[in-house]
Amino acid sequence: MGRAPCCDKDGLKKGPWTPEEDQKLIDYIQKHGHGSWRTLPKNAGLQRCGKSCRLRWTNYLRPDIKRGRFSFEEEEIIIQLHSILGNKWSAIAARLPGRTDNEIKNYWNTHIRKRLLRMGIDPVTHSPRLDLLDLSSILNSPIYNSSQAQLDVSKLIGIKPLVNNPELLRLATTLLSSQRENPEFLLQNPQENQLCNPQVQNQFASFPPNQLQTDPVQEIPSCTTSSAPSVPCLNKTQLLQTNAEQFPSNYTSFGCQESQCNAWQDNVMPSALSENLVPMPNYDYFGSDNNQPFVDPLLENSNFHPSNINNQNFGFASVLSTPSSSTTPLNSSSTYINSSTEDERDSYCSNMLNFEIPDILDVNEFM
DNA sequence: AACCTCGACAACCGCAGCCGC
DNA sequence: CGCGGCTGCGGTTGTCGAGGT
Repeated sequence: MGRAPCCDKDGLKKGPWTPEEDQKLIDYIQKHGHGSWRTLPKNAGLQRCGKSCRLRWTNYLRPDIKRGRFSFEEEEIIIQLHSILGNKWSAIAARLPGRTDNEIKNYWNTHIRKRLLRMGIDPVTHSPRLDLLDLSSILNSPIYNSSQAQLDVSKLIGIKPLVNNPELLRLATTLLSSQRENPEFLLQNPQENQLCNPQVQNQFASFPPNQLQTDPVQEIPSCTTSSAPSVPCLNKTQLLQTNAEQFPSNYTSFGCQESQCNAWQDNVMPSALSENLVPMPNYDYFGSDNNQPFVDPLLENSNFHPSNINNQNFGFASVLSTPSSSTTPLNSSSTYINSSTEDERDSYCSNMLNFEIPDILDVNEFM
């Protein structure tokens, strides 16, 4: 298959485009359409190869391109689609009107990928990086050995497909950090140390091994905040109240019922542990002027929709331990609202990974 | 002020696949 | 069916500006 000669011809300019070149390209395409990219530069009077013109147009000059920072909604969609599609940037871009594959790819590599890595999540597989965890610590932990433990951690081993389950990472990270920070933590109230997240339990129980080597779509457990409406835990007011009571501000729960949360909070939650935990704000930033809700027609009627995030209680916390999280005081709860710092996105991302694939999103079309 | 480092993003490179001849 | 042209796509590199020393 012969390769098309491109910019290697003498006299063809490379590098950044000048405003004059941009204008020439725009004028020509507006008048004639791009037609054959190969002949376009000559007809438009540009000393560029067709390929360069095409890239410049599709990635930068196209009038429908949306520029500027990615919104939370867009970021969420990117992460979710990437977990399904992998590096199919063009397919992902097709779900994000106004964004180009190049832009998404760049954003992924410079922002999201790093953030996921920081969170201990493999950006390729979207799985918790268990290699970063000291599994022996988990296996030797009291909660693992306890007869009270309802979590069969041994299933962690060899459960690759559970990988898409951020709860696993949360659990493992929490176990590890809590054990390190406060070895007595899990021993203090063994009767109350049961993991109260039915999702976690159900996931461990409901994934027979033969289901764990299936296609990517099936690998994604139906573990979703939207499917767990009964996990109110704490709202902002409660969090503030908690702070007022000198309770750990950065605390979380395992998605338990409120009464359980409180019991856990009252009896189990160690202050040391809280220092490494990320508070999950109840994000209502979609009311922000800067974040017009994006509605993908394909997703509009599905659970897989950014607006559903409003209905998802993000008090259902992520307990991902991040180095930067410990310095964020929760006292100023408004800090989280309509804000978009990297740290907050760290927390947010952990929930983004917690999703279900709507039926209406026919991922097979990308496969 | 000069230099260095790093992040963000635009642009390029090269491969793969489609399509017409 | 094979070949060559063309386009799309994903990975990589280059450039530039901001911030730090």
